[in-house]
Amino acid sequence: MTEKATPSPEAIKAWARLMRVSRQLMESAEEALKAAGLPPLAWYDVLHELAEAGEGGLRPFQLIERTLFAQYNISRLLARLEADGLVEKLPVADDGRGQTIRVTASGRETRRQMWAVYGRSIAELVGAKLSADELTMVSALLGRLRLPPAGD
Amino acid sequence: MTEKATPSPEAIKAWARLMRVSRQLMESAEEALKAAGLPPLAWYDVLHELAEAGEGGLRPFQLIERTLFAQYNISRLLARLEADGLVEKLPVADDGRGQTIRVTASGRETRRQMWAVYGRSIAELVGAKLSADELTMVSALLGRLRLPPAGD
DNA sequence: TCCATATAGATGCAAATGCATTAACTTTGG
DNA sequence: CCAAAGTTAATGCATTTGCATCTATATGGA
Repeated sequence: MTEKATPSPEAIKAWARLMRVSRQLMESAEEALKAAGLPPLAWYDVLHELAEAGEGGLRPFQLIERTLFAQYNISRLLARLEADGLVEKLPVADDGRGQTIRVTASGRETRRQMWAVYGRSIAELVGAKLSADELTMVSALLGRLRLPPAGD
Repeated sequence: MTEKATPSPEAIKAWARLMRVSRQLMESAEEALKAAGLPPLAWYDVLHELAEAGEGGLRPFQLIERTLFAQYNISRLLARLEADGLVEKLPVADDGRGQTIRVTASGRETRRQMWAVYGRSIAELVGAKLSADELTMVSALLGRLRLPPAGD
């Protein structure tokens, strides 16, 4: 009953801003990486998760949970990363279907190089535009827009 | 000199939230459209701009400015829209290169149907989560992150 | 134990995207 | 008036995405 079919003007505006700004910023960061001859952002996301996971690595399905990429997307992304020597696939003992993905030294190095560029983009695109308090407020507000884990 | 190479933790968090939430919400809205048997969001953006432009229509390059799509992207999207009878391409009198794109009655109807679903998504995904004041605050903060028109 | 069902990950094929280039004009400057 | 440069839009080709399906293994009952 509290469901509204038509959004308020404030909601429409916030939505439009969110979509437009996030796209602009993403493209801007992507551009900076490309200009530096580095791989796209998607690679960073995966390398980042794997780096955080450490020696134990992660199963592909865990990467899917963490990154929100589609299953086939991860599957192929990992194939590319492996072909580039940035990750390695290890068989997993107690589950013959699966594999464990671990970042290689080369993968860590690539991530480091990407962060030098990506981090600068973040600093310039958001860090330089809003105060720490404002950034915290943005995070808090956006946090309330997150979707519940799964509507299944 | 005021350039920071490394972003603050607040900036990183805000960035991460922005990217993740915008992607989630976008996908959610996209999903709702697909479930209703309607075309993707990109089509809505174009139909919306054209509907606002009225009888005069818009030139493709104007659509590019307004929607931020790449040139080749618009070119092909318009081809698809035309094939579906949602827009029509008219030669433009004073410039033999160009064309004017005008939305058809069918295009307006499709946009209307899409808005029924899309608007509901916006209402549920953001309108129901934050107050009007909070939404206004989000818009204002995000507004400060917009990129200057063109760094060319 | 054996079968039905579920889960992990890969893949064939169609559609969409990105990139570079091209074709068809317009505009500008001499 | 003409040549050079700029603009508008389309397109060939490679890469990526999306969808559905498929293979292989695991699990949970009868």
